[in-house]
Amino acid sequence: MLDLKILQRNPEIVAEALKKRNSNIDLTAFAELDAKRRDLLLQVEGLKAERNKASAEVAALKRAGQNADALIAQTSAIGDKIKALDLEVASVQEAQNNFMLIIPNIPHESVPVGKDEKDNPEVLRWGTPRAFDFTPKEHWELAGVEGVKTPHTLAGLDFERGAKLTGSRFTVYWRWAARLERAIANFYLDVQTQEHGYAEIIPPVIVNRKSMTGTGNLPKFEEDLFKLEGWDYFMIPTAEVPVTNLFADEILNEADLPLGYTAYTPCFRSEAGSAGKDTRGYIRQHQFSKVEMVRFSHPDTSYDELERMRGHAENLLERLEIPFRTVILCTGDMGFASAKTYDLEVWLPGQNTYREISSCSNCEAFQARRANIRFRPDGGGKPEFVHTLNGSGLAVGRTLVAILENGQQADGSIVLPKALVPFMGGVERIEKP
RNA sequence: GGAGAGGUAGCGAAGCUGGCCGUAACGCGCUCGACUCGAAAUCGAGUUAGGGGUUAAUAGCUCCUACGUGGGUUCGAAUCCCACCCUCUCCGCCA
Repeated sequence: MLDLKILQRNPEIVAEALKKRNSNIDLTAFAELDAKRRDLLLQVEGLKAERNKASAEVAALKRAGQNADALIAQTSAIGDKIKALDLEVASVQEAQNNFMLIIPNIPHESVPVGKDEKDNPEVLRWGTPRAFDFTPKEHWELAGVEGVKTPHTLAGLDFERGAKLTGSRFTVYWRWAARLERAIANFYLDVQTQEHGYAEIIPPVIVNRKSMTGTGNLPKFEEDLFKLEGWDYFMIPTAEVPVTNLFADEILNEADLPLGYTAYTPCFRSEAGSAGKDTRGYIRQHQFSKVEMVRFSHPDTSYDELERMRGHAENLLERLEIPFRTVILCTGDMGFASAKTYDLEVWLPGQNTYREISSCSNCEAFQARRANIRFRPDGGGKPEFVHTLNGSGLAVGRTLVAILENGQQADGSIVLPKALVPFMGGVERIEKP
């Protein structure tokens, strides 16, 4: 949510930001609502002041043992007017609030203006894609379980039985794949907690509407979420939601900032509107797991924090020796709550392309304002909103895919990154069963 | 799921026979000052947030709102009534 003040005083800044994001939200309706709200407040607050004064006089009379019937009769009509006006204020305020909840964040000045992902500038390219003396396979050819159809695969990712148990875009991991997933998660968590300074959290993976609204997933993107029938609860699409909301309605100490938390959780996305995209393999699933980083920062240093967090994500891929590149999302491609986002994309030789594996964003005070997350400045003073940042550190399933495609050998086996071997109980290579 | 108790400031807690009690008693904590070589103890002062009006102002002044949430009764609600949420204790069930 944006600051009400900026919408009131500098709507042109907001309009400019909306234009850069290709949004068609019209701000004139907001200005009208705000004018109406202020007018109503002026009326109702005046009446309330009048009523408070009269009630105090009644109290004074009664305490003095005098009769107050005349004054009471005179005041009784005010109450009805106040009640009617209060209802009107509430309805205007709700409309205004709903409006504010669907306005996206203002992109930071360093974010390039662009239309879609084709306009995302590359800021880093790390590693050299391996030269293959055979045609590299895609991960589902390497690891898929397809029963009698392809008996020579490594039989790790079982898309057919996932579909049987639940539906499309759900997967069963078998044996080495299950262990590799766990190893990747442990590797990430160990580095994040022991070297990058994050505190590990296990949050609920089901959250309420308030938490979803705090991070900006609601009210606008309800169709992207899985909702529990009979409850106003939702499956989290990312650990960003529960972890960012940890300090909702709380006041932190400035001296404690920045705070960093990491959480390994399953993530659930309905993938509404992505029918037909990435239908093959493990790239786009309804359920996947991810190690997430969330940082709470002082407003003055949040862009340093963003660079730091991006560095943490990049460091993980470097240690796994997987080639990747980092791009800045242009204004047309950014997420709703973000002011600036870096995407990390891993090289997938089977697909001959870079694919997103991490997204690191500074949301500035956008989420903090919604969730009411503040800090008290050193030496006292008024609480201010923190800046919240979140980033994947990293997506575990897509890491597994990258390891498969980058580590594949001519005989179909997979050589694992050295950094993971200790987490795999010394196993260095996945062989055919 | 059943029975009971409770939700008031950073924390604890009073108020709950409706009216100088919400910039909230009292205690703790915190900030500043005094005392001290310094500290402790002691003494003094300060210490919720949001919104509206006025304004160049995030300065003053002023008004409104908030006692878990939402409604109701009343001239007036922390206080009375209803619904819901959450916490704790006991019972039941359970990994």
